[in-house]
Amino acid sequence: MNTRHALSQNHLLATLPAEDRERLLTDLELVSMPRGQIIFDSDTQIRHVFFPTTAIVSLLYEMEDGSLLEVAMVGNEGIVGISLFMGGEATVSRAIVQSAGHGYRLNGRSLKSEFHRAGLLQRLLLRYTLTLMTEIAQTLVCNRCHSMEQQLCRWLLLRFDRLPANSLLITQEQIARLLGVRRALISKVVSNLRATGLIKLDRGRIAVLDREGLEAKACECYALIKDRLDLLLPKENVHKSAQ
Amino acid sequence: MNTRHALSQNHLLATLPAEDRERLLTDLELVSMPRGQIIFDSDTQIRHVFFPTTAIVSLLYEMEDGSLLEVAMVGNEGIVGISLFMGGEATVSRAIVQSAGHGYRLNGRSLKSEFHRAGLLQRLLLRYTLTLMTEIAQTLVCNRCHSMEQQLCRWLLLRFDRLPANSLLITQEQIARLLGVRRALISKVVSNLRATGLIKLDRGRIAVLDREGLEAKACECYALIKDRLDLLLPKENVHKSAQ
DNA sequence: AATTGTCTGTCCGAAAGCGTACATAACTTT
DNA sequence: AAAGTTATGTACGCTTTCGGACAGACAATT
Repeated sequence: MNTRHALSQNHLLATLPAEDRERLLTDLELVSMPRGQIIFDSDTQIRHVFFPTTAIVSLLYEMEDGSLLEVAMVGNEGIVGISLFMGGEATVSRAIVQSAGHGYRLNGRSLKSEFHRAGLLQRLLLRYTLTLMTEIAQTLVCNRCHSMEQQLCRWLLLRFDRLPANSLLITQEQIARLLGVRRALISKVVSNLRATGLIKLDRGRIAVLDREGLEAKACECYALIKDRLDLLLPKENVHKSAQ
Repeated sequence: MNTRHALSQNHLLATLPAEDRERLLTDLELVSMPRGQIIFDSDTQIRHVFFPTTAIVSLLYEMEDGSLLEVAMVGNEGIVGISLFMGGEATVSRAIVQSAGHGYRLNGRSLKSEFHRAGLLQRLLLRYTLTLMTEIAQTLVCNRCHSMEQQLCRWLLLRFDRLPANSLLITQEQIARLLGVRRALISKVVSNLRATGLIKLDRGRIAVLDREGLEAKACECYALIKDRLDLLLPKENVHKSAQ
């Protein structure tokens, strides 16, 4: 029962009709996802997929100098490991837990078999993949056209959207690494945001004070991505399946 | 017969086993794709997909100021209109023919019905989509880390890979617009490349003189994307189905 | 031959971000 | 309490790119 309730914390699982979820139930394991956990590495076979509930996972690309840049994040709106059903034997990207929490783990065989039933889960997974792609593409053009302040606001908002709390445990150094810029730049931008009263800083913790202010400073990319994510789920189903 | 031969110019169609291709044959129309043709616009229902043979199509995102930035290109290695089978009612992106040529048009219903047979075409399309996503993500991090010269070399090489000829009809102004930078910057970079003897310029036409030189100047992103595209196709099948 | 439009090369000051470095503050360990 | 570690703020000169502008070269038209 408890399990049943928690399943719905992941939007994809929540949207499944009861019968579909029933089939997966025995194979879905609630697991803790500690910060830094490597969900999958590049060029390795993926054995499980993860449906985060409270955890946030970064999808990262490695550069020639070894640094890891974030291309997208996955929280309770999605699934980690799409290449499993998209037919990539292995991925270029890595997935690492950025914000500790929980999620449901499902072995690859079960996912594939459910995927090939061609039911609602398949439709959901394909639509999610398309949404993820849109998010990456939007981030691409955002990088080109918008200031670091705008980009950071977008990034923060996307994080907070996926977090139960309104404070984020991360250092400026880590943000800089994920975004592929220098820490000094993040420090400057983040200090500005604090000075304007939009956020609060506290040694490795960032909290929102004025969400609307943040949205106003962010570029339109945030709204575009968010709209896309909201469109992903057929609204009627979310509640129906939540109980 | 002629048709049969031309079908194989698109790698996805070429890879299909004869029986699958047979089913689609009557619905596949060879069409001319003139430069500037809008394959699909944003927020509109997609009615057809296109398998380019000699044409190159840009996938574009519109910015708030109305400019259109390229997030990826599709040539004979792919298909234009993935959101049709990925379940997006409409896309954020637009698709416009950048390099005139030909391609095969397939109506959405046929594609969907073949997709839902869950045969090789479905596998191919899903893998292609994953590859496209990888290409976008790689471009994202490339934008962040690499110089304009490296990026332009990558871009040129990706274009030439998809072209039958080794010369490209495009002005520096148009390149700048696609990449989201000023024309003056493209002019500078491109002049350098010409001075080094890597390319030849001629008022709206760019030709490669030294491909290896270009590859050497490009960042590793080019090789990564290219490897990914090559991996897409099961090699054995390409020849088998070409005749 | 003259005119007009397009494509290209270049220049300027301004802005954003890099690379590096250093200092302070806070927390942790001893 | 002292020492070490981590997180942060900030400063300096440098490079890349922006934004805007201008002029020359070529092409098409008349």
